[in-house]
Amino acid sequence: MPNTHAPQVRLLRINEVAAETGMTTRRIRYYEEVGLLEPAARSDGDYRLYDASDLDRLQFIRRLRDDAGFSLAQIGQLLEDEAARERNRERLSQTNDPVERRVYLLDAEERVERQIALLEAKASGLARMIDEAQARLGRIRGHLAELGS
Amino acid sequence: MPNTHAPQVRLLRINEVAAETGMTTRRIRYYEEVGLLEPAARSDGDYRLYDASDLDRLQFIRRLRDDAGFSLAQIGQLLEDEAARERNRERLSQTNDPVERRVYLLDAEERVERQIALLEAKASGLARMIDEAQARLGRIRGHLAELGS
DNA sequence: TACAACCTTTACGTCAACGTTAAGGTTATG
DNA sequence: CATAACCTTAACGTTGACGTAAAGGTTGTA
Repeated sequence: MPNTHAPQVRLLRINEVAAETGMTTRRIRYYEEVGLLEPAARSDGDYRLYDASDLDRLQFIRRLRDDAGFSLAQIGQLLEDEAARERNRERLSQTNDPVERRVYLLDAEERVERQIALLEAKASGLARMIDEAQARLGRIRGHLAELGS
Repeated sequence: MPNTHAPQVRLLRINEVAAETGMTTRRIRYYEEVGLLEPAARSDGDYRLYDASDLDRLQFIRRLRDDAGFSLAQIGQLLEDEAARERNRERLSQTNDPVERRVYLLDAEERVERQIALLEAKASGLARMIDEAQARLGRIRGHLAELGS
C-alpha cells in the first residue's frame, strides 16, 4: 500500500522557480494574479509551492509571449483552465470509467486544435513577411548583378 | 525637359492615411514621434503630407507588430533609417555613378538580410511550438483510440 | 469672406505588464 | 531560540503604446 499522505515529489518555492525559469518572483506572482498559473500547493505558512508541471506551464507561457507575441489575456484564453482540467484528467485516469475519460479527452483535443490553429495563423503571417523580405533581397541582388561583378 | 517644381503625385493628409490603413491619426503621429515614419512633406500650413511609400511603410510596421509581435523599438531597429536611405538611393539611381550605387545596394542587402534572420528566428520558435502542440494532439488522439471507436 | 471640416501642438489620461519599496510573518540552521 | 534568509500581501511607481480633450491655425467651398 503506497503512502497517500506525504508528498513524494519535491516542491519548489517561488525563488527557486524564478531561478529555474529566469523570471522574477514578481512576475510569477503577477501571472497568478491574472489567472495564468496557480501554484500546486501552499505551505503551512502560506508559501507558494510549485511542481514540475507548473514549471512547464511557465515556460510555455514565456514562449507564447516571446516567440508568438501573444498578450497575457490571449495566453489566458489559449490555456484556459488547462491546469485544473489536467488535474481532473489525472484523477479520471485513475478511475477507469471510459465514458468520462472520453469526454475529457475530446475536450482536450478541441482545445489543442484551437491552439494549433492560432499558432499557424501567426506562422503564416510571418512566412508571408519572410517571403516578401526575400523578394526584396532578390531585387537588390539583381541590381547589384547589373552593376557587374 | 521634365517638370522639376510641381509634385506630380497625389499626397495624402493624415485623415486619408488613417482611412486607408485603418489606423488612427494619433497612432500615425505617435509613430512619427518615436521615429518610425516621417511624412514625405508638409503643406504651407504645416499639414503632414504622405506619399505611397509612407503607406507601404505603415502597413509594414503594422505587420511587424501584429504578425511578428515586435515592439515599436524593435521595429525601429529593423527599419532603421530605411526611408531616408531609400530616398538617397533614388537620387543615386538618377546619378549613374556605379561605385556609389554599389555602396548603397550592399548596405541595403545587409539590412534586409538582418531582417530575414530576425523573422526566421521568430518563425522557427513558432514552428517548434506548433510541433509540440501537434505532438500533444497526437497523444490525445492515441488515448482516444485506446478507448475504442 | 465666412464657415465647416480638417489640421496643428500640448498635455493629461489609460491600460497592460510588470518593478519597487514597505511592513510584517515563516523556515532552516547554529 | 535567535537570527538570517526567505516569504507574504498591499500599495504605489514606471514604461510602452496609444486615447482623449483643449486651444487655436489652415483649407476649400458657398
